[in-house]
Amino acid sequence: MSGIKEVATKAGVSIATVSNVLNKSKYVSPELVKRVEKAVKELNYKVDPIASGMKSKRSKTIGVITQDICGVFYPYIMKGINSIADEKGYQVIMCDVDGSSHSSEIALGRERALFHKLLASRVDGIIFVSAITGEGQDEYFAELKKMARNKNGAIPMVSLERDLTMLGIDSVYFDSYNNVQKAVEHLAKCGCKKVGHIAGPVELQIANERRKGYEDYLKLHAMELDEEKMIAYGDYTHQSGYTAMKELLENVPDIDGVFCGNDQMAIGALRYLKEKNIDIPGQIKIIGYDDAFVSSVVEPPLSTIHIQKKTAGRRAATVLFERIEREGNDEMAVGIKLESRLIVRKSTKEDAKEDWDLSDW
Amino acid sequence: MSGIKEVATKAGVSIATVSNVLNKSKYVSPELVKRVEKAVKELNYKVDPIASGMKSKRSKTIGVITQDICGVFYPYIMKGINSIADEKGYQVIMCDVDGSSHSSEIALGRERALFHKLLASRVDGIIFVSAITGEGQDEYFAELKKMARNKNGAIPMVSLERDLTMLGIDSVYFDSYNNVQKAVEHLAKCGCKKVGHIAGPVELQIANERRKGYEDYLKLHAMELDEEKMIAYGDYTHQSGYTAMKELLENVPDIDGVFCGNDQMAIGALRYLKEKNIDIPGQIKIIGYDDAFVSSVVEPPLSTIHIQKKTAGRRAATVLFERIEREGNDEMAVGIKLESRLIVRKSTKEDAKEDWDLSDW
DNA sequence: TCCTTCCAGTAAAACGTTTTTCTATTTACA
DNA sequence: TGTAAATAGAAAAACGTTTTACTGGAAGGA
Repeated sequence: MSGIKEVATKAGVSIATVSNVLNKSKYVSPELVKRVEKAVKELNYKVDPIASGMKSKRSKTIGVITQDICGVFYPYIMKGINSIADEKGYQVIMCDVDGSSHSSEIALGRERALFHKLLASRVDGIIFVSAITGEGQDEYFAELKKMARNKNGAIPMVSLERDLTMLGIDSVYFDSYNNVQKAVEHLAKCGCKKVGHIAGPVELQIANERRKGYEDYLKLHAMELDEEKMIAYGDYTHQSGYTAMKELLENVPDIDGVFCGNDQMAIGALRYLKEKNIDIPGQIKIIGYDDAFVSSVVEPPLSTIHIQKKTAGRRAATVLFERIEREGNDEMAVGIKLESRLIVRKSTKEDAKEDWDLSDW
Repeated sequence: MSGIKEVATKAGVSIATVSNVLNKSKYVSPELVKRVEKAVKELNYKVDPIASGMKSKRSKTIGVITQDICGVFYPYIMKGINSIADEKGYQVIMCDVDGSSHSSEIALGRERALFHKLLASRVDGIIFVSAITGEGQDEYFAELKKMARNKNGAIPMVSLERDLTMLGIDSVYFDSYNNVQKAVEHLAKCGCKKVGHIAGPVELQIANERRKGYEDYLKLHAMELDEEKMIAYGDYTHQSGYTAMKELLENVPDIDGVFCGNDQMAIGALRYLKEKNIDIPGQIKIIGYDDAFVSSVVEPPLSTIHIQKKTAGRRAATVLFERIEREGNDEMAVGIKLESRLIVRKSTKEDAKEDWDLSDW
């Protein structure tokens, strides 16, 4: 493996000149540039990123912390991040909290641990999805804030899926509130009078945001709302959607629309209704949230809100690299709120068009 | 940020001793060990992995090349790899060929490029899924073989999903042939007389393996086989499964069982049959392959072959670390063939039990 | 013309570790 | 007891770059 020294010798210049040519860090005469480039090519020289990082303090590596890489969201997000990182010549280190298989305290611990692991491994920036709520949240947030805004040596970071601009952290997230409005409004426009909701776990911030959006819409439009009976809770699995739908139907026999907190629960709900031989969308209309891959293949295909997953990853990476390149932590945190789109399929509209293959809008 | 020097000073020892304590690379008296550990803790010292890698030539990082991180397989595989890497204190750099959105020549180029990128970034080992066939394959394989078996400085690597032991490359893969036998045998045992097959693209090695397994079973058991009419080809999407099922049914109106090359196509096939009001499993039984998440939520739930995705990732990582730690490239390549399991759901058996939530067997 | 400024290019320092080499004891054995 | 071997620990070299400090010659101004 040939090093910069061999290149310098072969080109008949000093190693500093080779470095300057490679990094364009100083003017070098065209003549020498040519000689260096020739030598580099002939020796098939590649800079050793480790040695390079040693002095320059840049590892050309970013870290990404996901909650569960097997979830419907994260693979797309990773793909988006990856594509930008690739363009920029950065490596992506992935870390997974594996939140769904742990209690929330453990998840908090793991999330923090991963953060510190990435910091210790000298990544140039971090994109993370934080699911932390309740108990340890405030303390953890204070810690994050310090890391992001530390005067000497802040680590560039971007929060995904959650707005943390109040902590001074760049954030790329979804306009949940508005998206929910779209979903519920769609049901209303389809003629639903009694719209129920299958909500996610109360410990999850996004679940609460969505439930709030649902309640607000109903209130604002003077639609019937009984928080006891018309909202059932699940845990984002299809099994829980099944049970929740059962509960809703027992509480409100004449329910005619359900907004589900995610597609998986919606699919569970669909299954229950089909077992009961209830006509969808005739008698009850169902809409989900996320536009997971499954949603288009179930029967009937599920109406939902399409979240721009890949785009979110790309935007987050873009924002991160901007901050890395600026090397400044003095600017205000930027917040990017992504719009989403209503996808109408047969679970709400009998004559919905068939295919919505928007690969990410 | 304090370095090893500060620790040494604080503990009143040389930096060599600190290094020896940290890496357990030499005997150090308990007395000094204690002093060093105390200093490390007080200064909250963390070794700089970059500086460390500089001298030791180990980056404590492995690379993983997937074909499409958004596929049904790879997130689980990544999770498996990650869990082992975590235990071992390694970082995982992920690279995605994004094969499904490119032609196969471009994919070959991308796959090679990623390999070289990882090599250039000095990873300690590589786990990869190669989809390369046809044209450039031989040349590429020769290159891989050279990298894996280079006398001075081989890079430890493991092939996932594909047996490349003949190239001297450790491999973790699935016993496709046998798995297919299980699937077709199940149909036969359920009473199917005319079993068709929806195959994947002929360019894909795994698709051919599965088709061959299907043909062999039928031949061996003297069942009817008309390669023209009873095999239809798709491209692993559910849309293609839909079309292929249509084709099969037109060619062989009295078909009573179909083995599909993957679950997605099976789901497309299900959809077509339901549209035609054909009773499943009464009139036609369908079985897929992969046990993707979707398979359990469609109607009827799909019988399939459960592939141990997470386990595959874990095994691959384990094998890789063994080779990394042995630092030898002289041993024979190890091949690990993973067994799979038949999952019987309602698409083949009316009274199948409901839940098969084996989180990875 | 002389002195200063500028600049391309080089030599050398620096980065923070690990590893090798060396030294001063201690241990072992005759 | 004396010499050789073993060993804990320290000093210093090394890793392959980037960056800083320096050099010598050209350019520019007076």
